[in-house]
This record gives sequence, C-alpha cells and structure tokens, in this order.
Amino acid sequence: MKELAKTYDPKDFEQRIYESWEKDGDFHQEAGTDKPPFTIVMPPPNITGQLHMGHALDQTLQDVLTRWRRMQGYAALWLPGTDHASIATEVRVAEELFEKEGKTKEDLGRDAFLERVWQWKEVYGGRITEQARRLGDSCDWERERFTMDAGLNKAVVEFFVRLYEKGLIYRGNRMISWCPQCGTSLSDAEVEHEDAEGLYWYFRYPLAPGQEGVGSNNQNGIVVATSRPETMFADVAVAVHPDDDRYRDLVGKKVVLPIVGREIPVVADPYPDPEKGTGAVKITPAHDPNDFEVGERHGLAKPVCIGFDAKMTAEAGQYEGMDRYACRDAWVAALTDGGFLVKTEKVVIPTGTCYRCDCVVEPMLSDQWFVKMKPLAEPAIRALQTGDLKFVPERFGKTYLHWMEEIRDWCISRQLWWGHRIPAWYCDSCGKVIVAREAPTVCTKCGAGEASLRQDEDVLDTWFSSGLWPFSTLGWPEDTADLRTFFPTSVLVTGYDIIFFWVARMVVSGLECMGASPFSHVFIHGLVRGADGQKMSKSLGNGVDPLEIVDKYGADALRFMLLHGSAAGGDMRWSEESVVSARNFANKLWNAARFVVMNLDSTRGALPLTRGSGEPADEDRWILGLTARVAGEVTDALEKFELSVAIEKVYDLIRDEYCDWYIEMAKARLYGEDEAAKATVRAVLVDVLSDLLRLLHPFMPFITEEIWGVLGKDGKLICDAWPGGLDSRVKPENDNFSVDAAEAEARIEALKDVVRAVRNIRAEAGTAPGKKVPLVLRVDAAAGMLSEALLGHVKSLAGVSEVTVITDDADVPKDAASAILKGMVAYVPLADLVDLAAEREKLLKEKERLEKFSAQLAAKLANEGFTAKAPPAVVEAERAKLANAEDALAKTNERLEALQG
RNA sequence: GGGGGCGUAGCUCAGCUGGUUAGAGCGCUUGCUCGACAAGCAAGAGGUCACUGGUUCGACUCCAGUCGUCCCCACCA
Repeated sequence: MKELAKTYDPKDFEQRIYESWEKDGDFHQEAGTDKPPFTIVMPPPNITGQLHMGHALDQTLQDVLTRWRRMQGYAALWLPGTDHASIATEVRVAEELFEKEGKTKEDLGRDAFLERVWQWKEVYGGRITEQARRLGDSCDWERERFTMDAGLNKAVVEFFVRLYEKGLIYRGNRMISWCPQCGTSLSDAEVEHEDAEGLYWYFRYPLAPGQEGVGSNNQNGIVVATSRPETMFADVAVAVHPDDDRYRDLVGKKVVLPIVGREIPVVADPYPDPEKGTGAVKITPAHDPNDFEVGERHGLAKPVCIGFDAKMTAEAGQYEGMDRYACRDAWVAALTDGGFLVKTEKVVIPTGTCYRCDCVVEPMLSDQWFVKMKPLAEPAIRALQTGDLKFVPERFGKTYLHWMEEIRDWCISRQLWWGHRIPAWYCDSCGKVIVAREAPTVCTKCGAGEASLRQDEDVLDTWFSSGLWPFSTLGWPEDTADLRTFFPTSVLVTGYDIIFFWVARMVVSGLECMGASPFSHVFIHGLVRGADGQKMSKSLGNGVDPLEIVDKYGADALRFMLLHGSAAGGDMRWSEESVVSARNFANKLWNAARFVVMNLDSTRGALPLTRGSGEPADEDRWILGLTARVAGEVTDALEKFELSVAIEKVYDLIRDEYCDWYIEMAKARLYGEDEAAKATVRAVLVDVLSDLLRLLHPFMPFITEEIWGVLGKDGKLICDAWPGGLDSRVKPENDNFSVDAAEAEARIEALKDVVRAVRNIRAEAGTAPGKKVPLVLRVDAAAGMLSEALLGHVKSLAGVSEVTVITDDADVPKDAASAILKGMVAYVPLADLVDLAAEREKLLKEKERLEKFSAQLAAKLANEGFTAKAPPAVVEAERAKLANAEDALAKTNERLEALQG
C-alpha cells in the first residue's frame, strides 16, 4: 500500500493521473454500445485563444456532467475541438505578419497567406487543448475535431448547397454592416452597440430656384438634423411624414443640397417621426438602413460617398480620398461658413462597432450572400414550445424565442480568406451563378469551359460552420454509427453571450439537416467577472489566468471554486480566497484519507476488508445511512443541473459529518482491544470514504483518483460506479448494513447535542482544555437513547470524566451549569467554576425566548385557518415543535426555581 | 422603446415549486501543538431577508408598485 504525503500537494499527482487516464483510453467512447448514450460537444474554442477563466468554468461544468454520467453507466462522450475563427484568426495572423515582416496579407497573396495561417494553426492551434488537459477535462481526444477538417468542410458545403437549392440562400445587394478595419461585412450579431457622445447638426436645405411661394412657413427651405453630415453627398431626398402639416406644401417640390448644388425632391413617407428633430429627414440610401428602405419605396438612386476603406469617394467631390471623420470636420466647417448651419445639439449617438477590432462599422450597400431565416426559424421556435429543446435556467428560452421571432436574414459572406470558401462559381460567358458540391469543370448554364468559371472570392461566416458542430463532428453528412449513437446530443453547456451567435444557429441547422434539435438541454452559465465585479479584460488588468491558479492551488481547487460559486445562469465573481478555501478542503480530505490509511496499516494485506461478524455501532449505521441519503440528494441536484448545490452537499458530508464526527467516534474502537469491532469500524471507514470519493470525483477528479489508488481499490475511480447509479458493476458496499438508519440518526443527533452542550458550557466557564469534567444527564424516562457506547463517545469528545444518567429530579446536582436539550437536561456540576449569576441570566434569557417562541406556535395552532388548511404534516410538525418548546420551557423554569432555592 | 437579472450577516454569495428558531465561505472574537489535518480543532458574536402595498391560515420565497443597480434586444434623423 502506498503512503500519503503529510500535506496535500496537487503537483505531485495531477499530471500523472491525467496522463494515465488519457493513455488508458478512459475518456474514449465507442459508438454502438448498448449503454444509453450521453453526449456533450464542447463549444470549440478559437485557435487564436488562450484558456481563460470563462473556458475554465464552461469546461468544468461539462466535465462534471460527463464524469457523473460516465460513472452512472452511460456511454458518455464529450467531444472536443477547436474553431478556425475566420475573422479573429485572420486579423491575428495579419497583424503578426505586419509586425514581423512589415507585409500586408495582400503583399503575400491569398494562397501564401493561407499557408501562413495553417502554419500558425499548427503551432498555436493545439495550445488551448493542451491547457484544457490541465483542468482535468475528460474529453475524448481521439475524436478531436477542427472546423476546417475535411469532413467538416464537406458538411459546410452540403449545408450551403441544400439551403441554396431550397431557395433559402440568396445573393443580394443589400445594406450590411461593414468593418473598414477588417475589410469585411459583418452579421448583425457581430456588431456591438455602444453609446457615444455626439452631435446633431441642423442644416438648412434651401428651396430650389423657381419653387418659391409654396407656403408661408417654408420660404427658407427645409431644416434637417443629422449626426452624419459627411453622408450628405449621397443624399437623394428629404422625407417628411405625409400627415405633417408643417411640410405638406413642400412634398413634391425640390430643395438644393447646400454647396453641392444638386437638387433633390421632398418626398412623403411614413418613416419620419414628426416628433423628432425637425420632422424632416435627409435620405441617404447607401449609408443608412432606414434611408435604404425609403429609397426603395420611392425608387430613388443610391449613390455612394463613403467607400469600403472608410474614405470618401468621388461623389464627395473635393473631399475624395479623405477619411470619413476628417471629411466630416471639413465639411461642417464649409457648411457653417456658407451659413447653412442652423444649430447643433449634444446627444448620445448609438454606435455600432466591430466585435473583433472595435472599429466603428459603416452601414454599406453591397453584394453579399444571405440566409433567409424566417422559414428556418419556425421549427426552431416550435422545438422550444414543444419542449424538445429546454433552456436551463428557463428564462433564457425567452431570450432565444424573442430573437427567433424577430429574426432577420443572415449575412453569411465575409470578405476574408481564412475560412470555408463559398461554393459558388460565376461564369464569365453567361454571367450566371453555379452553386455546387464539387468545383464545376464546365458551366452548367451555358456549357462554357472551366476557364470561364471563377469561384466566389468570399468565405463564410465562421458561425456558419460552428452551427453544424453537434453533427458535423459525428460524421454528417455521412450516415455514421457515431451519428446514430450520439446524436442528438444530451446537453449543450455555454455562456449566455453566445446564445444568438451559436446556440440559435445550431438549433436551426440541426432541425434542417437532422430533423431534430441537436440537444435536448441548453445549460447556460454566466461570466466569471474580475474581483472588482467588472468583466475580466486585458485593458482593465483584472484578468486571472486559470493556469497560474492551477499551478498554485491545483486544478481541483480551481474547479471547486468555479462550481461552488456558480448559480445557474448568473455571473460569478472571481475570488482567490475561495480557491484557497477549496484547496484547504482538499487538504482536509487528504488528511482524512491519510488517517484511514494509517489505521489500515496494521492490517496491511488484509484488504479487501470485510465487516466480519462485528455488530455495527450506531455511528456506523448513521454514517452509512446518511451517506446513502446524501448520495441520492446529490444525484437529484445533478439531474436538475444544480451543480453548486450538489458540490455543497458533498462538501458538508465530508467535512462536517465524516471528518468532524464519524472519524472522531471511530477512534474509540480503533484504539480499543476488541478485534472484531476494529475490523468493523475499519470496513465502515473505508466503505464510506469510497462512497465519498465517488460522490466527489466528478467535481474534484484528481485528488479523488489519487486517494482511490492509495486505498488499494480495484480499477480506477473514473471507471467506477456512481452510488445508486445505472450500472451495477459495483454494488454499493453499504447495502447489507443499512438498517435502522433513521433511529441511528436520531441517536447520533442526540449525542451531538450533548457533546455540543458540554463543550459550550466548558468554553463559557473557561474550563482548562485538559481538565475532565463530570456530566449528569437527566433524561426523560422514555428517551434513554444514549447507550453505554455512545456515552463513551461523549466522554472522549467533550472531555467528560464520568457520565451519570438520572431520571429523577431529586438527583439533580446543585451548583451546576446546565443545558436544556431535546428530552434531556445536561448538568455539569462544577462548583468552583460555575458562575451562578451568569447561569441564571442565561436561563432567564432562554426562558424569554422560549416563551415567545411557544406563544407564537400556540397562536398559530389556535388559528383554525391554519389547522384546517395547512397540510397535516405541517400541522403535526408545528405541534411537535410546540411540545418541545413547552417541555424545554418547563425544564428551564424548574431549573430557575432550583437555583433560587 | 421593449425584455430580463439582481438588491439576504462587515465582504462574496446559497436559500428550487410559500410552512426552517434564515444558511455557507471569508473576515471578526475567545480558547486550543489531546496519536489525520494550524491549509487544523472547538466555542461564539453578527441579519426588522431594499422599500410599500396585496394574495394567503402563513411570504425571504408568489403578485403589483417604488427606489437602487446591472445586462440583453431595437434602424431613431
């Protein structure tokens, strides 16, 4: 048998344990077993990424569920992988290229640049999965996938072509969000919204010559407000509400764009809100989504004055080539000089920024590929309504539903190189588009040769491929055994921040490709915030590196902290102190195990232990019964995804009950002479510890596996059975012992009461720690629950020299400190140490409390409404409480009287 | 403009479908090298559960409103 070091040091074994799990294939799961499947696909981290605290939380939750189900006997598969993260990676590699070689990606050209990215991926892409191993992630690395693997590419093409063939993917010239920095279009979800301080400029657009006299109010033209004066070059109209009397006479007339001199019409349209601004809006269809709509309704042109590089176009005349903001300043100055500025107003302007580079996005008109989402959203909405898809916590279902109901078409093309290239070819001869699974060799429309076919330059939104993750990773579009076994997956674990980006799109694609929601449950967690409550970020400097914490305290401690602090769906705050307490808990368990092992030493070689013919003691029945009960509660909590509740229950059981009480009581027999009793207590110590290790393993896998090994158990804990689980490979070792658990529990609770009471009396009286005190227990005749053996425990646990049990008040000692307990009064006769005045004081306070409490209860029970309407069990419980309180009160009074006399 | 979260001990938070004398960790006070553990043990102090109403026999728990705070969604010149 191995020895345990005196102090818990995770560095001694975490790595070794992990390697042994991985080497032995303990994480691997084959398809086609007869066990029920349990599947989680890991949200694939970006290959650009470093493991951060959010991953640590996300993955720990998944690992707990996977390990627990695996122990329960499920065919548990946790499938890991990484995401190519199109835009993020491209930006990253391009930056590096520029820093190191001063070259842009255009300097290299597409193919050479892509080769670079692949090289980069080879070097850094595996980093994050290495880091995941440090956390103890029990995922099946043999099945690791990457979103640009050949099989997954095939899935992407297949999905694209299918949607295209169904008319759900189309190419259109529409308003999209454009990031000038990244040089690509963005989907709505990729645009973040911030409020920026800004101005409204009110400019006067004069009436065109020859249109005077149209009305009394508008002789000087029309005043419009704008926050973006630089778009004025692309104005094509001024819109007013048809019911707005102020401008009615101007509709159909023309005004002149200041300085530019171009004449534009005044149109009536429902879009302008008469309450806002001046009620008149300048219309710039190419640079504002609303204006675009207005332009469409009125058949207006769509001139462009800001280019894809965020510089002014020729449309801006002398400002051509100028940056959009520089132009704004110059142009406002020119208009002010020209006398067109009426006033300015400070306002908060909602601004869209790129989620990758933070650059202010530009609404742009351009040719892009879109997915028509409405028809795809319908089944996704139904899945939630029918319960095929459930969110935990439920409220996130509402968020999802709301988004689905308001869904708009998804812009999926990106003007990037790194990603899945769009499977569309343009024919130079006939100008038509061919969408195909394989690169065409001739134009299917006009028969032109390969030379006239050009593939679309763009790649797909990175979320287009990750949206297929739950089934592309299992082999789709092929019909594979993996797919048949593990799809649909059981639960998706992720943060609320990517419900729209990712979760919603997986549901849509799953329903479309597989005809089923890709997972039945979505378990949502929140963010790990910095110690200051702010989002962890580099710029704030409040980020904490999980790996440093693992180095310092061990992965188990980090996991414990993350699990314990995370109520479902809510954000949690980082606290290193909590990791320290978790580490301390691990140390506690470590030492408890050390104690057990030390005491098994004398019987080295006798394992596996049997309980022999020894009779179980009350404390044996108690701890065995309690452990079995808590195991059930932990299982229930895990079923409900209440991981923090589950871990807390295991924690309490180990720390409070097993360590603080059971082990202390076990010492009596361990250090005694009775060999049969010794064998029994050893067996129970080991059996209960084994169950505790099983219960704790999903949460703290390393320390539990290590101790398991030291106990000399057969096989590994990771492969062992969950107490009361599906699998009967290992029977709960407590079975033949679970007798009278309830009665034993009552006795042990009574014992604890007595011990605590004596300890309290000793502490208050300032009794010297080593000094033994006598104890007199006045018990109610019927309540003689404490056996000789238990009284023995009282002696050792409370520092008592002798216990005298009496049933007659006449025998109550004088000058004793006392404590009134359920069915008993404990007296510690210590004439020299007892402060009778203080004792009286305490009793009076107690009396007052009890009087108040029983009066409350009596009133409640006297209330007919209560007795009639409350459930009988509740009424019964209240009656019992009252009886106890009255009993305690009577005893308190007796005691007070005795003190008087 | 919609939608949602949160406000419980000095600090960080648990308290699920209403019935507990309202809990934990950290911190605090006091005392402990007694054969697993000072990363420990024991005993304590500390809360009118944001506020106001309502439903109920009964509300920290449900409902409405108020205040404070945070977040998400939305094309406001």
